Amino acid sequence: MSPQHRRRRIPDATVARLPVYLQLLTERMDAGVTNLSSEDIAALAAVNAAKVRKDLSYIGTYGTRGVGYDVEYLVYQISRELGLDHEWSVVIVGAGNLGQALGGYGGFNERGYPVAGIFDIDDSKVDTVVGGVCVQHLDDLPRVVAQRQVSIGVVATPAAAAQDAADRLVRAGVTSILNFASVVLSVPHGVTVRTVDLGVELQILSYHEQRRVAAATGFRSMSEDAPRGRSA
Amino acid sequence: MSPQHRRRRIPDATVARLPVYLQLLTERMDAGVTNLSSEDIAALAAVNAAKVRKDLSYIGTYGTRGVGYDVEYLVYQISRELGLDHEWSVVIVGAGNLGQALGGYGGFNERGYPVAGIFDIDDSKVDTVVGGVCVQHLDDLPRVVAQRQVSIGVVATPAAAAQDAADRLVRAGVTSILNFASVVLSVPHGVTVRTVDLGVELQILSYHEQRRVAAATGFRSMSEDAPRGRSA
DNA sequence: CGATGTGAAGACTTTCACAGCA
DNA sequence: TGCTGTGAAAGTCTTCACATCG
Repeated sequence: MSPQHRRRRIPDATVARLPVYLQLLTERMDAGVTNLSSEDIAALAAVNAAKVRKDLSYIGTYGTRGVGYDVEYLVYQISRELGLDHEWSVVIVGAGNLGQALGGYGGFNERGYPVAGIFDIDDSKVDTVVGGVCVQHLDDLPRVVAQRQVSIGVVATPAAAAQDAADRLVRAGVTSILNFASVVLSVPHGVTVRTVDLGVELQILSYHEQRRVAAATGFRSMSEDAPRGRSA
Repeated sequence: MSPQHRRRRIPDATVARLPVYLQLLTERMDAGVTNLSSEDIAALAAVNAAKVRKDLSYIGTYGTRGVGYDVEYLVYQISRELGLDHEWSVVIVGAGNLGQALGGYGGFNERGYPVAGIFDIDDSKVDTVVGGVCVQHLDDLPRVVAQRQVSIGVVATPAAAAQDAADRLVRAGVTSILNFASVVLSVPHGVTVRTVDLGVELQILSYHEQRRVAAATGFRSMSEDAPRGRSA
């Protein structure tokens, strides 16, 4: 239980999977399961067991040979590694369709990311209430970020306004941005951006669909190229 | 302009970037730009120029040495490769918070993915109107999928209902699923799933934040491990 | 000359396979 | 005995560097 680890750098690919493991481990824990092997976890996550072991080995040696992993302890360790041992306030920029949905959604608070504020540049949106939070003017962003020690910002503006939103977030002191706009944000080195773009996801899917159609329509020439799904 | 290509398998990593290139090329095209070099594209996409060239080389040799790429032609070729030369109807399962936001959002139609139907298992939601589309009962899913030739389904249900939603989609004939629930969906081989999970994204960001804090609080021992953002 | 297209090198990720420990 | 933890092999992705061509 000592907070004395923080070892080697964890590979990006592993960091992206830890939340998935955490999710499913928590779910099994709540169902009363106390121990799981890497095989078990692998089956639940639809990945290879060796990958699970490698991933977990990056955060420490928390398994028991011949037995498996203690679910509760593993949940604790992964949580700590992901920085979930305390809350991270977030600010949302953009109170349109998406901003409202995100604010009203409740998923932020549930997961330990309280919404410190929702901001918009449009005065007609200011002072409306979204998800129990009052929309503030974008000019108030720096104050709130500083006062509430916010380090994560969510960009939920139209594409055209996203770069400005990001610039303001960075200037205010935010160092991680979750971007929902269809734009490649340019930010200084040291700021982390993750973009979630509905259009990109759909286009990746339609690429696969189109291949299936092409294959079915009779593009003989390639032997075994059935588009593999990412889950089994 | 001949539809006679469909060559070698394109790497997943490249497929994931093509939509980003397409987006920014379209944007420049609309701004009147007719030609761009791989350097230019790389700068706009915040990636390496060699990567842009490699990526584009997978879909064909559409550049001109000493000059660059004709933006309009490239837009056309990428679109074709992604299967955007025709529309792909989608169905949305789940008419709750998220389903409503997605349905009302308009992004689907705009991008060539018309919403063929929104479905929910809850009778109280059936017949309400979301984004101009009337919510139907989940039992009507197979009929609509068949009639409208839907191959892409969106899962916008609570986590607990997501696997059932996916099963129904697959049974109805859908072969690509965009999953917004925090669950690893299990689907048959041949079905593509992409999961977009707010919680996962936030946790990846807080991992990076937590490292920054750890570094600042004085975890000397590692030399150069400033968390690199994904954009410049 | 200048920018593409691409082999080859390098980096990262996944998987194998097995030593080693509970 | 059974499952973890991990070197080493295999596979994938990125980057370099340059021959090639408009």
